[in-house]
Amino acid sequence: MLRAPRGARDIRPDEQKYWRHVEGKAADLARRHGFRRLDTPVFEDSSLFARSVGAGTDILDKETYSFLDRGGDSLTLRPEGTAPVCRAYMEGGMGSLPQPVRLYYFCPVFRYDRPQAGRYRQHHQFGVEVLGDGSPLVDAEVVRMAWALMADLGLKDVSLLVNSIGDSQCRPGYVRELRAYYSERAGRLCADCKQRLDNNPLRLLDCKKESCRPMQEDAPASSEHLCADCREHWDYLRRYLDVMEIPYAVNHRLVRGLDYYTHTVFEILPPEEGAQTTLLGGGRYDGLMEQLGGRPTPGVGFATGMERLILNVQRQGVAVAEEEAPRYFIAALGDEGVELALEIADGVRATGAGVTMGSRGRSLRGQMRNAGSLGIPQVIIIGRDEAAAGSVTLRDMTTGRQSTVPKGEFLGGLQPPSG
RNA sequence: GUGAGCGUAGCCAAGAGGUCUAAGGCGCCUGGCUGUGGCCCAGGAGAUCGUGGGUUCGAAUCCCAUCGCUCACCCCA
Repeated sequence: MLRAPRGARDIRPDEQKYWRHVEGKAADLARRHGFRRLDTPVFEDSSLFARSVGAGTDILDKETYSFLDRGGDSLTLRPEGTAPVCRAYMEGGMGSLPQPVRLYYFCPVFRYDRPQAGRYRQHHQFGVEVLGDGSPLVDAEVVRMAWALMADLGLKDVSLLVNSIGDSQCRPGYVRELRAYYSERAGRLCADCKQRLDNNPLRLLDCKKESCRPMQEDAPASSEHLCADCREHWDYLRRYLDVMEIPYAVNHRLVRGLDYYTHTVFEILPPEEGAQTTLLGGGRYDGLMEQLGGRPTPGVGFATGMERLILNVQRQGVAVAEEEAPRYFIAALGDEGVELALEIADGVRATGAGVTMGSRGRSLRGQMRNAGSLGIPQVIIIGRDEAAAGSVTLRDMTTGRQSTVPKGEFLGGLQPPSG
């Protein structure tokens, strides 16, 4: 039996309503904030991610799908959405558009992980990015969007964590202090954290090992070692969030897994405990564009996992709009009946209504059953009598009432397409 | 990448070495109603018991491997 590759899955008709719910709310949210959609390729030149995500991160070192194409170019299946957006911004000359440029995207992303519920090798992200404005006002706008998305989706009891990790001015000093703090306690660190002390000291702060936890409480906090600019940025952000009455918690252990973040980082968590729970993550990345070889351009954004949003929408029993069944089902009998059915179906579809054709050769009873189980409200019956007379029998499946009318009258009585 | 649990038709599942050419329910198809759905009744299709190997006279059932899913770790959306 052939199956989808490990960690990849089909999105079947029955679950499409959840996808439409999330996509619809997200796209509308973006529209209401003045964001425009950008689609980028599923694969990129491998060097794009090497320069953005950063060597030393798990995402780049052990989770990318990279391959040589037939021309010998090294390509990588997109493991995240921000770097491609920045690349497209530069390549598309968006730096000469009115600034800032507000963009959003829906895209599949690929990471070679060990799959679990809510964690896939191919998953889908919705993300937004604001490029070309370094002010804390846009940080606040992006955080607001993230928070509003949860409400729009109907998700309850999610929590918002916010932190500032400084910039190239103050971070080196902070990291030195953090390293010093942990070096004194190196003996008590777990094996992973001993590694982190060398390659990624910020990650020491979110180690989940019991033995490492006590040390995190007293570790120096980045938000208390900010330079003047960062301090001001951080203060403004919190002030704006307060004005908008967005309930956030400052968490000094919040750091993000990608190297390019500066200033603001934030995350939204669902109520349930568990491993792969992060619903949404984002932050500011003022150095990224330069790292990619472009002009210095500030940026801020977030990305959220569609599968995880949907998982939570389902767990919380949020009511989502049902997919609408076609309005009509045509049950035809005999060659003449089928031919008239084709004509009627054309006419009905031209008005914008949906029509499902019954199966040729199936008994009327079988076709009626079919219509009933598909939940179609109106059945157009075309048998020998109707075909001979050029008429149709219309049966309302909810009331059980039916009547026979000439086909011209039936088609003429349909509502014309709107819009 | 590490550790653990699970794996019987599209779905839910009975089954614990011979009575399994694998029960039952949902769903699907057909008929009872030669042109009328939903309820009821009858019949039918659909499973190499995840896959491969082994133990045994005999394996869905025991063992090993492998694949997949789930949980924890790791990582992150």
